[in-house]
Amino acid sequence: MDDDKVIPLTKDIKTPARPLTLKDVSEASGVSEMTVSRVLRNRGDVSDATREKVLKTAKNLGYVPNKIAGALASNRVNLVAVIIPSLSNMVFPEVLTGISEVLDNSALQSVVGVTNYLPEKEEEVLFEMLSWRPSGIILAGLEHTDASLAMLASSGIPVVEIMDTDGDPVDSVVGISHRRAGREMARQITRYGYEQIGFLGTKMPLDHRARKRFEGFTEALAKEGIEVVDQEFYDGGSSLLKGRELTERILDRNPDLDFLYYSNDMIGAGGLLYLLDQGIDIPGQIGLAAFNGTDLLDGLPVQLATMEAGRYEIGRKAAEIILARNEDSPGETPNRVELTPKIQLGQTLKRY
Amino acid sequence: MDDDKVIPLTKDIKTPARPLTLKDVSEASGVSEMTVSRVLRNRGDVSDATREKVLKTAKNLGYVPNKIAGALASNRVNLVAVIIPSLSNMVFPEVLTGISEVLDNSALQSVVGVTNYLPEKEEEVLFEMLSWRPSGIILAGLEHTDASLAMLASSGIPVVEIMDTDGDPVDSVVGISHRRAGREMARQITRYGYEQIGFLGTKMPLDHRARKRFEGFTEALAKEGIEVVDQEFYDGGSSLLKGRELTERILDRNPDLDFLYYSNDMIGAGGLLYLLDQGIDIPGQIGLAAFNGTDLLDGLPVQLATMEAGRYEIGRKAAEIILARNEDSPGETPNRVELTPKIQLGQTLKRY
DNA sequence: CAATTTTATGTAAGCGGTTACATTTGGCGT
DNA sequence: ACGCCAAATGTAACCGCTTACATAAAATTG
Repeated sequence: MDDDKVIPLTKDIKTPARPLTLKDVSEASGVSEMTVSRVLRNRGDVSDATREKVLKTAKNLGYVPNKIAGALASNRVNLVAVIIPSLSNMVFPEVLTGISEVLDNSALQSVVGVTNYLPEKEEEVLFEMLSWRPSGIILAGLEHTDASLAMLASSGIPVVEIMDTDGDPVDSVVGISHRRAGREMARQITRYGYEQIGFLGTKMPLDHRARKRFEGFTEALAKEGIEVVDQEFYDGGSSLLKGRELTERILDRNPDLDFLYYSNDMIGAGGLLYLLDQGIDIPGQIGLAAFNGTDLLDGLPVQLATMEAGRYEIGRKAAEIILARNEDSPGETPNRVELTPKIQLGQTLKRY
Repeated sequence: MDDDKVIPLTKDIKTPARPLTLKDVSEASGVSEMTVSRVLRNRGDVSDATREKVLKTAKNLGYVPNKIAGALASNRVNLVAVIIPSLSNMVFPEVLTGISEVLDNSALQSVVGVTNYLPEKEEEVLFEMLSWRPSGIILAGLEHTDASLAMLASSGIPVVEIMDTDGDPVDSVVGISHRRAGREMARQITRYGYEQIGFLGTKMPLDHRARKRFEGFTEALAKEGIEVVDQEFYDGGSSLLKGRELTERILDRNPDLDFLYYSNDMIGAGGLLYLLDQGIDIPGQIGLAAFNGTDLLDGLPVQLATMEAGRYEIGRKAAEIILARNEDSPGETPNRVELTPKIQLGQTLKRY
């Protein structure tokens, strides 16, 4: 029954019943497995002659190393686990892009897990990821289940929590202060004399960063003796349409609102388009602001005020920390990188 | 020098120098490693008493199984490699979402690789992925390097090529015919009497699907004796702003154009907003159509004609095939699933 | 209640690489 | 030409888990 170990050396193997191993390459090239291993990893001294010979036969055979085995033996896994709440919100793909760019010039590679904003799902995904013993973990937010926190703390793996710096990281953190972003925007709004302010955003028990922005926002308004008049929440993904609907609804209830603060650009843009359709004077009658600084806004008829969250940079910095921690002689790495969100006043806030 | 094997059983282990193994759990719970393994995998007969005991100690210790070792021993990896060109184009995150949804109810998990539309990069990513011996591979497009094709063919792993059905798959394919989508749109355009047609899209040597749509488009126009008057190409990501710029440019050159066909919704929407700003009558003076059916379009002031590419469904179907192929007794699975793109005429095409 | 089956648990080998060390070969100074 | 060190290659153990099989204990049967 036992398939014998003879492997045809011709190139026209159609479906090798058994994937090739180091041994196959070793036998086919007449050197030991160790030497093949050295060649394939570019480690240790190998003569040019054998190196080439081995490389050639490996290529001819179509050998693909088994990283599973390699990782087990070497106790090294070139994977970085990235755990984010969603792929539908363009913010996260952008962060991923930043991460990939940095890792692309290294031996590390990112693996993405999505939590749908659910802490329990995050816990699951994290457990799954940890069981692959990655070289680093990047995950969104500072809020995690106790079990997740315990796993992170005891994993012995470099952890970077991203997006949000309002709180204490398990290990290190890269992001912006959303509280501060909210306060900042509130300051601009009061500065221009708006007083009847409405807020539109996601249901916030799920979205801690939106919540923190809101908190900072109301807090800074309160200092000026202003309160948010009304608010509109939604769940599910953000879309222009949703922005339109929310805006219509809040204005139906409160026609006197003179400012609308949106928790992200997509619904903000929807609101903007709605108001333009209605022929409402922006910012004369109603001022608008949102959050993120996506390039979606660049194409709108009117430049929406927003706050650039630097998500691309966040990804880069996070990846750089993981990389640094994986160096042979890891120097000191920052355990807190707080970027400064840049406000873009656009044309929907300033009044003259 | 040798660290002894005693593991403190208290919960307050801060940083276990060495990650826990099956053996640690085995010793702490007084049963063999095998029994622990059985409990943790829910396989084989284990008495309720020992099961609970093992689960409790595993939890107390904070044991996280090592999938690397498990995968090597069992020759099973619960990972599905997904290889896509980009994360910036919302199409792909949507496909990913479809895939994740299906896999979420299974033991399989997706791992994403990004190629930036570069065949060589795809080859690299594929090699990397294959070296983890995944249970399936889902990758975008039918065009790959010879080396990639060879790897796919000889991997012995289920492969699903997605998005595009115009060509022959290595193994199986799920998608739409972009040629047909282009033809279909051309038919609608000629039907409403447009004659001076411009095309705006990505540089197409990279983007085969855009190219195929364009080919189908011109081919169907040709049948009516119509030629595309002018075209505008760009590279880099799509954005509203880019759509505006391209539109302005093509109309500067050809003020007489009466129809613009965009290769995706984002630039189409940008074009639409630009034309509205210019006070141009749509579709009276110029008709518009794009491609994808993203919900971005739902919030625009005017409903842009487009073609729903069913990318979400593509993800689901692809994942289902991989799942089916990984069943214990894999039945027949389709090796070609061609979805029908649904045209959405909107308000920018039909003229009365 | 001995014989047999079923359930529960344990033992040994090995998955495909890499680490650590041993051995062989070759280069070079004197 | 001898000895010595570096370069080139090989050997053996083991990474942490699972497969396959063996054994022990409990349940079933006539």
